[in-house]
Amino acid sequence: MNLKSLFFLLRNVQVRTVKKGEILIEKGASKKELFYIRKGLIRSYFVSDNLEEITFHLFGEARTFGNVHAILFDEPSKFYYQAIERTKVYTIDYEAFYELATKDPKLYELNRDFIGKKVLRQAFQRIESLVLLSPEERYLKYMEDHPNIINRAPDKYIANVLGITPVSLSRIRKRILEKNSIP
Amino acid sequence: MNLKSLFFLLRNVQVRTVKKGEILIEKGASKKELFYIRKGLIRSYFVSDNLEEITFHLFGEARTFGNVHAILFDEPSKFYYQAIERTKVYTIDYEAFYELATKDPKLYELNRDFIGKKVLRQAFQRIESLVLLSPEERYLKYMEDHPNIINRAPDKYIANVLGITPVSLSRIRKRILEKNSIP
DNA sequence: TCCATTTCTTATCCATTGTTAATTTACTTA
DNA sequence: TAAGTAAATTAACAATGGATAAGAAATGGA
Repeated sequence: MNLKSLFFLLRNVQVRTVKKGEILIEKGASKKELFYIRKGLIRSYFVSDNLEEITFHLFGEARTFGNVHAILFDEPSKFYYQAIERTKVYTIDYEAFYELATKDPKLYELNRDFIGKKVLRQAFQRIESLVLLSPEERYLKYMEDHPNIINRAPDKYIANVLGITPVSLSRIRKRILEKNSIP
Repeated sequence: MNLKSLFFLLRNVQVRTVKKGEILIEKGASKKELFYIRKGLIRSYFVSDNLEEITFHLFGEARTFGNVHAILFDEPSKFYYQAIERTKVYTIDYEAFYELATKDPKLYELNRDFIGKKVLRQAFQRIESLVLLSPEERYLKYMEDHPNIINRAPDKYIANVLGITPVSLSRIRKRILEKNSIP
């Protein structure tokens, strides 16, 4: 990345700190922004037909995210994005970033990679695990893949991500503990 | 689309007919091609750790598909793509298509739309249904969304797509029939 | 610090799934 | 067409998940 790009970024990147519980992106929002989590935890969720909040994804430190529906689909957000801890993010307007990306090959790659690829790859993996693994296996895998999220995010959110009920998740944890404690 | 593009397409599009059971794209393949199904049925599948074939997706008439891993991720295919009926496809080299797409705004949109967007949107919907719906509900939804595939693809493939076992799918069908036949 | 709210755990009951295996049905192809 | 293979159904059993409710634990705010 050249100096010019660097300055451009510095001019356009903002730091934002959000309180626990605060909503970063509302449902219906169409503003295109990229976020990078410096510290904290974010969940995206949607509201189901029977008015339940279903957590779709949890983002921890060093993860990048954005209003997927706006950025990738050009439509209002289906999700809310909410801080579930006091969270510090770096944020940049997506258009500004995109403009820069078209000029700087390195960033262009990053843009292409982030947009679409990364998200899609994750989605594929998630489908695979939902199709192949049992709830218990999914939980174990999630623990392995996201050790920094387990024990910070409420179980009910994690249960949603795994596609099971919180009650069931609680039982699964107990089962695992019992298995491991038998000497 | 202008005449020039049209000719370009005509020059580059090929028609191919594959027999039932034949593999269109092998695992590990990195050739980038787009396929449009004129007639027939294609399944993509991967081989799990315990050497089972898991059907990932079923494509019917008028659907477009390609070697996702190659085209979107620039890596060898994780999937096989196999015809499960005698199938006639139109096919075009992706690079050729992409080249054309950069010149023709209409096609460029189509390209952007197909690549990534469409696939990602489907992936999201699938995750949502795996997380929100019961196996029975998923089956009913799949029947609704893909009436042209049910009753043509073997149940064991459909079971994979729904994330259940073939045995369970068979029971679900029976349950549904019983429910509907009680007057 | 204490109260109120939220989250987690536990229990019970019922429905459903996975597994395995046997049987029937459908389909290939020689 | 007939035999052989593949797929689908059914059964039986154990294991697991969902729903609901009640109690325990944790959390947050005044």
